[in-house]
Amino acid sequence: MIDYVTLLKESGLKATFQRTNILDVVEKSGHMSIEAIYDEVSKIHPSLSLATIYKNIILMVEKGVVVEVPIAGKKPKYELAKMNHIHLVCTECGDVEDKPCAEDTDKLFNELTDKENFKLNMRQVNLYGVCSSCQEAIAS
Amino acid sequence: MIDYVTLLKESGLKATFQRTNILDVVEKSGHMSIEAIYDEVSKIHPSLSLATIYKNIILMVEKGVVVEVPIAGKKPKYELAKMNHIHLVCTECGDVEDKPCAEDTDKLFNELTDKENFKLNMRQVNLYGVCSSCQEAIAS
DNA sequence: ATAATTGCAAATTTTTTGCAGGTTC
DNA sequence: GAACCTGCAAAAAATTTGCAATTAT
Repeated sequence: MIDYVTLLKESGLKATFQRTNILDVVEKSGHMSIEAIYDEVSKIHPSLSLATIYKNIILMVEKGVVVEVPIAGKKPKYELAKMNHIHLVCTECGDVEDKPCAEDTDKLFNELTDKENFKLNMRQVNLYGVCSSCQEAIAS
Repeated sequence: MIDYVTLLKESGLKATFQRTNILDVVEKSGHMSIEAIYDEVSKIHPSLSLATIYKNIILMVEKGVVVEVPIAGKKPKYELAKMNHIHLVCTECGDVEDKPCAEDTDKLFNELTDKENFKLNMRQVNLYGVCSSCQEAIAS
């Protein structure tokens, strides 16, 4: 398990029970909406306030600990900051899966933005479709 | 100018003044938020209701006439349905610019999803950074 | 003529804020 | 002990809904 206490402190945030637990459930699930985080952390900490989730997600996104993953037609989800990757978004079950980003793609993006004189800071790739298990479920 | 009346009718929607004007301003600007569309169309049609924008955007997204462009940390914007392309999102001024999507990138995405047995329907690539004019503005 | 669409107002949902009490460092 | 953080409740913002009047086909 990642050391969230250290991660938070290095980011200039106090390591509260709420924060380490948010990071923990997000890490386990991969990608979660605000509501889902609230529901999950509430199980361990029933007095949790939704406002606390909002405040902390906003803070942790600012500090770069967490990244917002915007999704067409849905509420955004949040993930831990990690290496460049691609999101496979299933439009049936709503699940998001990470795939490593091919180096070639990265290079193309860099070339493109260099040519435009655009200072590239972050890339987000969402591929929308139907995951294999939902395809099976639909077929049957 | 594109024939929005035909486009709407082919999509099974009545060609109202509100709808053709929404499509018109979105096409001109490229990418607009709900509020921006409302502000812009209101200039030509002051009695316009915000609820009408919501209802129509939802409908036109369903019909595939318009596409939602989700953007990290912002409200989503909307664009006319068009060929695969990449979004350069300026985090300073909020502007979104389209760039043609390299065929190579497309091929990589297809290979990746084929391997996963993921039925790919739509791709969205957002590259976040600072556009050249904002870089200049910051430098000076 | 019919069915769809609009605009309004109200309802609902989502997000933000202020602040008193509690926690971390 | 000081600064930061939480949870609550209230406020604000964003979105959705129901419905009577209007409009497109």
